[in-house]
Amino acid sequence: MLEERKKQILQAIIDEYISTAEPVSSGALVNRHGLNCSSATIRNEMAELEKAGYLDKPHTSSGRIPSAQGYRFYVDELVKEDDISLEEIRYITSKLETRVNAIEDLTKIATSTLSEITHYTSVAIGPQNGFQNIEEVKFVLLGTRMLMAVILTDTGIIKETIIKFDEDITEEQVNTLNFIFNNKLRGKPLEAIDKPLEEYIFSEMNYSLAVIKPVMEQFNKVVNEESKVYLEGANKSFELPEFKSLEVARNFVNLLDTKEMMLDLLNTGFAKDINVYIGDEKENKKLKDFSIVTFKHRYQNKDLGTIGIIGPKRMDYSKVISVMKYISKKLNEKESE
Amino acid sequence: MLEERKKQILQAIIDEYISTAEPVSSGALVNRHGLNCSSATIRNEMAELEKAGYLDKPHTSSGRIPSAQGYRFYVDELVKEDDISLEEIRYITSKLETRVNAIEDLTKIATSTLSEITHYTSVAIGPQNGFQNIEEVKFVLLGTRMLMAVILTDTGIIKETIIKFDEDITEEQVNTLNFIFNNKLRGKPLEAIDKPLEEYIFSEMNYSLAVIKPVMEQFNKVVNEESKVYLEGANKSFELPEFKSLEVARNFVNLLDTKEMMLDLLNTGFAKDINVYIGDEKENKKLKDFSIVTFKHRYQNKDLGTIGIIGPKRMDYSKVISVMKYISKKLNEKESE
DNA sequence: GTTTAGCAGTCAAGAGAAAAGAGTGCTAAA
DNA sequence: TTTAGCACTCTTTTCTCTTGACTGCTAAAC
Repeated sequence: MLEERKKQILQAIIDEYISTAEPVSSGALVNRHGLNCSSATIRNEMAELEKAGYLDKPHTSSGRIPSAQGYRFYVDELVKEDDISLEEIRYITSKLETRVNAIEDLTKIATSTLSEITHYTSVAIGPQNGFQNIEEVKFVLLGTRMLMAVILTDTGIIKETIIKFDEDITEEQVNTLNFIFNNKLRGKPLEAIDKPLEEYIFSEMNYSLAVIKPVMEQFNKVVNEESKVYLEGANKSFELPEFKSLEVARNFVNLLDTKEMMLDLLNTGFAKDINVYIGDEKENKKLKDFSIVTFKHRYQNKDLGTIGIIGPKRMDYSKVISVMKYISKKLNEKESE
Repeated sequence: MLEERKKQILQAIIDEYISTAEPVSSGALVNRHGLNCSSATIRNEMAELEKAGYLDKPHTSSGRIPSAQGYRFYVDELVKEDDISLEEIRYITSKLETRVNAIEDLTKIATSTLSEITHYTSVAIGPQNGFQNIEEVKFVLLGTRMLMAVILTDTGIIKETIIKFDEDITEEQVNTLNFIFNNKLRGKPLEAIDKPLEEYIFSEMNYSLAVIKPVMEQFNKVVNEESKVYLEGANKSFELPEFKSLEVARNFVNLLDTKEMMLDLLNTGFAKDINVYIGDEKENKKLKDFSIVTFKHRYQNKDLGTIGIIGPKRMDYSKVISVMKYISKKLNEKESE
């Protein structure tokens, strides 16, 4: 465990580095943070903090920058979790009070608000299919050869899809579809459509394979479809000094542009309310210079997706975590509409 | 008008610059392009082409690069419109043969194929609402207090939206909504919902303002909603040498990240099949280093949106235009499903 | 009249060298 | 345990010099 003064100094160094992006010198620390000692004392402490692995030095005669371990300690022990102003609280509240019809719109609003307040790039994905149960299925005839299938789940997420046919569909067939699908699927998880069920439905409707086959195909497609990725404020990151490096900028664009990577980053590890991954803690080389902070959008204990920030390793963790905590709480409290 | 040899030289210079991204010298031209004269002759011609405004020189003793006017001449007069291989034709054909249910999926497939073949970043937007007519409107009850409204237009685009209510909705009310909306809106343009119509509907359903008001509100929202922007291969651009400049990279991300800008760029000027905007011809400073090439996704003379490429000013116009022509033709020919 | 060889002139880019500046680490004294 | 002081280190900036790639021009050749 670190002594109190070491903690103070480590905190001051990281705070300073977060705001300046420059290696922090002993002199600067004494000047700008009210530490009651001389720069020489700081230097001694810094040397010890470096030996213990909390700090790094780009070269012999430069100031210190936080190491991965330093950031980790900062996030776990030193972060302020109420670094949010009254004005920001008001802004967030007003944004989240917007009346939405589709639940995904609320995720989008939360994501863009998060980016606006933190000035970092934010991302979101919808809930994973595996955790949703089917509440109702409805088939609607559009024209004569087209059906829309609507699936309502217990999270409030509504999935719809179009199915086209080579022959006309009768109202009676639509009714049968509605009856069978609701009977068999209500209350089941979204991924419930397995082989036995498929065979049952086939046998029930065997009078018209031309109808049931496209339906099953499209249904399977919707159920297995991966979630959408929402992105907000990608350009904000390009104002950061670290983006002067071509490699950093390229890795960033690469990350954001690869959907599978984004899904992977946002979909793992939710031991805590707020999850922080510093640098390549996630075993992804492209993340070397970035950190990711995520939380689950929950409402009445139901999972409505994941919202996160992707920013530089030296991101303002206190601000990000405070704002996320607040947004998360507000989303969870939001009254049903 | 330019003499034949000047044209040849200009073409050679631009081709060379497109592939190397380096200023082109008189010597390089003689070596790599079979021109039957010495470098001194080329130098004389180059000097004249520069005087006429087709070429620029970064500094006194450097090779030449094309000017905006040079690119314009190249695109208008020198471009090869069949710069596409058999293999590419096969690949495009197989991609576009994918059976899709929602028409937007076809736009997405075309957009990603375009990016794959050209190795540039491609973008697409859906059709503007103003050009679509309503073919059918359908309200579907989901649960007891939620409706889904489905609007089918004559382009085959299907728009759906959720409407939530504070009180239960009866089947009878749904029927009335279906009857009134279809009666009044069938065949009308999507933007047909004006004040008189709104008042008519209100009076027809005045027995329950709590029902009709949310419906009208949401309907208006859908109809006035701006189109989605699809993006493919943003990271491909970051491999280009011009992206070593921070300013270029930043402008690019800024463009892509600003939806209004993208809509604006893709939504104007369709005098020709394929439209080319070189640099800031579109009066947008951020476009200074980029060119945009677009075409309308048309099917049976109906507008299904716009697809485009955004790349460096020195993009391979011949390839891009050839591939676009082919994709455009294939999309238009695609048989109805 | 057009083309070409030849050469002087220009400029960018790269390689050192030198100087300036920012910080550290260590020592010895407080 | 803290601090002043100073030597030392390493980056950054600035200059200068050199190299090399081109051009433009002139005068001769075709």
